[in-house]
Amino acid sequence: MPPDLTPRQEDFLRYLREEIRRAGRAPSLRRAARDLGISHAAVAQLLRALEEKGYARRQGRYSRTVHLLNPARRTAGLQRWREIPVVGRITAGLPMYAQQQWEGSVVLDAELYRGENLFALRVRGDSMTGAGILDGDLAVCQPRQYACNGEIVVALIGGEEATVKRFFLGGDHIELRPENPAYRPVRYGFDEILVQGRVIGIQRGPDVMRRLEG
Amino acid sequence: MPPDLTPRQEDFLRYLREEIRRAGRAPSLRRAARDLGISHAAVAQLLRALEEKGYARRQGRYSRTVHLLNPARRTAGLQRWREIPVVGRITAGLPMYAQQQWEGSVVLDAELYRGENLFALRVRGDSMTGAGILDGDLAVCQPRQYACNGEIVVALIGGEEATVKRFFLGGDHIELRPENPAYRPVRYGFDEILVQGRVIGIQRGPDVMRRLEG
DNA sequence: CGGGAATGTCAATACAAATGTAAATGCAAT
DNA sequence: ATTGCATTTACATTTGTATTGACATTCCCG
Repeated sequence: MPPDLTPRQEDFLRYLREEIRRAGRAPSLRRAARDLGISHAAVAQLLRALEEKGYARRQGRYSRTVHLLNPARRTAGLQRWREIPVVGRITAGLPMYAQQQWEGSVVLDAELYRGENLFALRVRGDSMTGAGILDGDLAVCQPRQYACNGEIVVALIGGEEATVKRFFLGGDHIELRPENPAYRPVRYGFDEILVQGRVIGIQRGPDVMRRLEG
Repeated sequence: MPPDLTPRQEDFLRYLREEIRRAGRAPSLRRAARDLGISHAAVAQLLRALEEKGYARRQGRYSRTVHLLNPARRTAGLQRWREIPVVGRITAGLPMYAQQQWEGSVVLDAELYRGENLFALRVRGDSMTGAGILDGDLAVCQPRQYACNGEIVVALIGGEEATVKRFFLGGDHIELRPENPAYRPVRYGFDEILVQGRVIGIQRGPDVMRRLEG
């Protein structure tokens, strides 16, 4: 994605969209200037910014027609793939994207995994084998600070290393349930658990498969 | 390669690469500082260290653009991703790549999956849940006409639909072993089984994960 | 067609916020 | 002691956004 818009530019883009939809074409610089309470030259600058960032296009030098490029079009042919970071440890500090430990990145099928800001986590231990999640698997996660009953989440227990478990909310506690008879569910107080994300996919590479054959 | 970098600097370099690839350009010092949980001046020092050691270059004195120069980049010229076909049915006719049934394709991380002519197969049934392979998973396969004991393979049983099982060779038979106590191993004559490939990876998407949450 | 009104462009300028630089300093490990 | 890595603080530069005014182009109506 091209460099993102500043808040101001986003406002302006929103305004432009609205006007074009309403009137069929873009307003003049001075008209827009009146609407927005700024000067016409400022509008011209904003418009140029949008143009440089690929959100709009104009014809000739003095043309008064503006085309907005829709975001899907902007990427010129949807990417078939995407890359997300593999975080090693997720320290307790929020927000999520602070203090991350970069372990690298992994490429995913973009049509399979939607959503913003996905990240991946290397699964340690065999507490979730019952749900088909093995030691060494890569868990693809969608960042979230809450969870619903039964969802498989990655959570921080008291600021420790992150773990993957099934989530259940009780009246006065949170229960994290492993998916392996060798382990037992554990209950925690609300202040002991920090949900970091929901597991929406699993990637198992040749290394893990090879170990299975051991 | 010459790791004349300290571990810290290597971390930072890795972080830089990820960010540049993700956002198209280097983050600001203070943004990086937030991400890494250190002060902006510390980032500037790290950056200067990388510059002095020849891993990065910047333009002017106050420029915000950073170029990474070290060719040690794993993915320098190489594609970071690859696309392989998802075959629906594998017909008995050999060679493998004739007469396939195209169900689409899937994108994989090229650094994770090596090898030529990989293909993927949608797993049906729950006979392999014990090995962490669930109904609906995508099995990434390496084409092979043979197999070793204990390997998880995709095989054709008497020209029927392909199945995924663990492979064992007996003196006078082939045993295909499910990984689920509800099923039993089955023995076949040599002429009843056609090994089509070895499973080297698993892809589980949001759809399957969602079903897990019931 | 011609001319005025509306519109787009450019240049100089201002200011705040974000960003990069530098200096002084502390601490731990070699 | 030196080096790597961190801090804090002060300062310089760039960028985004705004201004104003002069000028060029286009549109439209008489």
